Amino acid sequence: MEIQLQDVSLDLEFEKYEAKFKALADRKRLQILHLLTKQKSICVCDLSPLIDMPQSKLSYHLKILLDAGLIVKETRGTWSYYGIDENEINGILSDKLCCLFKTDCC
Amino acid sequence: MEIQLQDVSLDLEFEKYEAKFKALADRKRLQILHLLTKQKSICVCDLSPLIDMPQSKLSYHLKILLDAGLIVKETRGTWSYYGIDENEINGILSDKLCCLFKTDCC
DNA sequence: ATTATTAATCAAAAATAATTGATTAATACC
DNA sequence: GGTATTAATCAATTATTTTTGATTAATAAT
Repeated sequence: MEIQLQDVSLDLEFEKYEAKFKALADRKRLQILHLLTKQKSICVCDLSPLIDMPQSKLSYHLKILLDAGLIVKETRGTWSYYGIDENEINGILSDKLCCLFKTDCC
Repeated sequence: MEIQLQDVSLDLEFEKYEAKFKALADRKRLQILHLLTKQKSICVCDLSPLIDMPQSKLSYHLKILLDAGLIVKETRGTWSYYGIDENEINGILSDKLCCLFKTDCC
């Protein structure tokens, strides 16, 4: 009984991290994260030319990162500004990935 | 020129981590990793019933983890024994994931 | 020797995810 | 008010991954 309950909550953990790793499992999204580490926040219209990606595609990938809780969004007027969720990233990634995907490194 | 070269090597980094995160982006594979943390090594035939997965499917998932460099394999006779690649896992995952996917925790 | 077990691989089908271009709704600008 | 810009969403297509059951090659056990 105890074991069963523990298994269920473990499964929920695996499900949770599956979603987060899935969001990280794309070179374009990793590039987006890397760019976001370099500024506090940036809007879609400025990010789009930076990574050479059409707006609809970029919005799609940003939504995946947002739904996974890896980035945060703030809307001001028609603009949406995105930035890294530092706590979340630090809770998942090794310090050795500092320069690539974390803020205040390098 | 410098910037261009740097961009190319960054792209290679993203590509590398894409593969690793892709391997982690599956709840079954996370479950496999978790089980592997609990013993030094285990063969496919013993792992299969533990996670209730047919052999061919398990081999498929183990190959993905192996190709990503997250686990290691040692063949003895007809048996293949798999175990966690600690260095690799430590280089990617936060210490906060210790109890789930790392050895010698909890 | 013969039979059984182990584990990798294969090919086909099913399920998921990514891309594309268009549309929409909201806000900004003149 | 009218036009332009911003970014999310949609539907259709394309691409990728996963599942399944069967086959194969190697070794083990009798």
